[in-house]
Amino acid sequence: MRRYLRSKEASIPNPKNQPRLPHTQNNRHYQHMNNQPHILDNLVRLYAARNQTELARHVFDQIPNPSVVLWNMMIRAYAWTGPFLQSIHLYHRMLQLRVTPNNFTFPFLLKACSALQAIQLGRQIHDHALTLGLQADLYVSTALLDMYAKCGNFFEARTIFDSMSHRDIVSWNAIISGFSFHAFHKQTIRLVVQMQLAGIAPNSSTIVSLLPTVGHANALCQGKVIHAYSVRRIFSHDVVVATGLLDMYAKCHHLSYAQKIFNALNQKNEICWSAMIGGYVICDSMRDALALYDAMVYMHGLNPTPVILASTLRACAKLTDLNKGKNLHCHMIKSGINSDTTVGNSLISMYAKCGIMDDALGFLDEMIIKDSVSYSAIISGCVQNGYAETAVLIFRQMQLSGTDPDSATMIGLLPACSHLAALQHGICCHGYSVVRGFTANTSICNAIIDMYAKCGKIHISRHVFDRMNKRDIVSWNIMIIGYGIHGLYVEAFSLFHELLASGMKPDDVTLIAVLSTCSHSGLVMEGKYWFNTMSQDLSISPRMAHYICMVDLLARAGNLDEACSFIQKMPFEPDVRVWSALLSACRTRNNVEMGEQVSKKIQLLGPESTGNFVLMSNLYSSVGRWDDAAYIRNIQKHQGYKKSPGCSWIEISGVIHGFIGGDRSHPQSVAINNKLQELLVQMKKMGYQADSGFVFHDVEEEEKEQILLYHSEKIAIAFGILNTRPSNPILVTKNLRICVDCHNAVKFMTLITERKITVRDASRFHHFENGICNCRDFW
DNA sequence: ATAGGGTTAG
Repeated sequence: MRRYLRSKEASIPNPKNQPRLPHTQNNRHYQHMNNQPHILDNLVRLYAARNQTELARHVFDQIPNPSVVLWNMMIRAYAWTGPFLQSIHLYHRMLQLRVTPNNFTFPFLLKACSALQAIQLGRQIHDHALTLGLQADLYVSTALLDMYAKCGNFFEARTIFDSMSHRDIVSWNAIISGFSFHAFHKQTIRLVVQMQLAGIAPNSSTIVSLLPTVGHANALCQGKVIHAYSVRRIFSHDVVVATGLLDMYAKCHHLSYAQKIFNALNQKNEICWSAMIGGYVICDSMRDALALYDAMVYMHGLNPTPVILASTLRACAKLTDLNKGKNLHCHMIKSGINSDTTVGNSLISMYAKCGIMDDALGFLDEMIIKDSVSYSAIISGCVQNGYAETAVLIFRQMQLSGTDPDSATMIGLLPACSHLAALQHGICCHGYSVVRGFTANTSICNAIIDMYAKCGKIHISRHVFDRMNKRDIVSWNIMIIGYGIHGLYVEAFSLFHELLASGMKPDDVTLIAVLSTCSHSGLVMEGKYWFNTMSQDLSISPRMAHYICMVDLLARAGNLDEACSFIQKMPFEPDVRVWSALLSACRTRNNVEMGEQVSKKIQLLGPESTGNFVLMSNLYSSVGRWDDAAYIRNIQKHQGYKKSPGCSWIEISGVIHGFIGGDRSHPQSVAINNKLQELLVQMKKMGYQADSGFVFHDVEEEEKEQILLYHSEKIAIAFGILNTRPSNPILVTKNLRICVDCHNAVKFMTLITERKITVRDASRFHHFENGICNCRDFW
């Protein structure tokens, strides 16, 4: 596009020969040198040519009755450097002053329209050109078709193109770059072929506008053909063509070619550097990206541009290299680039990926211009770091600020709903996505499916899954995982077999989904079968995560010794998570000896998590070794591990009510207490006995009962009973795993209240009905 | 010619 304007610039008639408008009489100073171009005219020309648009404008404003040529010059300057809207303002002022635009004015105006993606305005300008009888002008019609194509109206662009009596290479390039701009790969290639059939050979502009689509479509072979053509036509030495080729190879993941082109370039400009650094990022070579950045800054003494900073920050984010990221932040501040929205967005994402949400949020506050990307970055950052509630709050801020959420915002927000089991919010996101047409996007549907599954509405998940137009492996994985966490192993396996039959290749996550389904449902045989055959039959080699699933499966099913020998036979060193899976089963099975051994292993490996201390101390309590339990809790305190409080929440008509253990802060606290005591009496009548294993001290039976009665999930359920209709099911979500006592108590509660009660804990759904949980006590 | 945010599991 820019090249095509450049060629036209050369053909602009010399202003000296242009007819001049008569000057106003009242400016003697200007009139004085009437015969020659005035010094002010020359100044405007000089500044405009140097892209010093504001200076040019300053001078221009002092000229009383500028000629069309000068108007054109100013309009072109803005259309080139922006602010684009200024071109349009000047055009309107020109009309007010009854200066008639000529055939050179329109291409510049239309270029501004393309940049602004303002098709309505483009149409008005089109009409104006028609009334001036310029429809046959080659430049004007080329500019018109270019504008329509860039704004996405290919029909109009095509109509103009077809109606042209004469087409030069610029017209061809215009329509080609329009299609290429919108990533219509096949149509673009077809046009290039037609162009050649029409006897016009593609020039370097054609190549340059062609290459981005080729890269985008990963069409390496075509790219090579174009490369060869560029060599034959000796375009390939051109920096612009070479950069395009470099970028194309990088997008096709052909790094070595990209590097060769980069190294062979004699004069590298900043765009080459950014293309190469960006190329490394595309190809997942983050270390190389950072090394090249350092070479550029510290060896070649170049200043990073916003584009380069954005790419390099992305590399830091992927590596979670906080030091380098902070270093870049310093660069931004020093070079005054910290008000650039794009760079700022990358910076937010970098801090979020490194887990420093405070800095990410702080920077968001400082940002002068926040766009949907800024909000999306922060929202997904919050969710990734476990602050789903903050994510929802930020989303409210985003709405108040008038920034329209886009599909990426939804992809960030939907997991927040999943995490919170906030069904009402989730439904809103779903509805909004449908209205905005996002549901054509596979990732959006995937996030929606996951949201319904995690909010307890697994049948709606399946409904969405069945109706989406294109499923990828993630869609299948999410659906299988969904069935798995609901304990619906029959559905999970039937879907898995459907997947195998469909010809789509399962990936490593699919197998994690299958294995964890097995462990949730106690399917030891099936789990072993898929674990043993996955590497041969599906050519997926098991990772640590798969081993964790297997240990979990064996140990939960009670085969503690087998789990132990399985760990010993692992081809790599087991990490803390493997041992934790075993420890947790030791606790469930009250196996103190093995628990102690495992606990020692964990202490050697470190760093540990609080959960393991709690497991071990509970294990001691369950067999009455209160002193040992207390000793473990002391170590935990000394080493600075805080027990994260058990927390449960429930959504009632779109509002989330959260409770921690022993919580008496809710406004309805008195009613909740009464309800709990009432339930306790009824439960005991039916044979309920408090499970002492989870109470740390050797206390009286009654006291135990009362401590256990105020576990957060019980409070949330009581609150749910009080605030929903008697026949309604209840869904409560808990941040940790449900404890044995609550699991037992909820069974009684379903009998007393004749309701379905669902508890989603950290690992799965427990659907309680008629005194039974569908997990069959595997968890 | 180059650039920002994004779905699953462990």
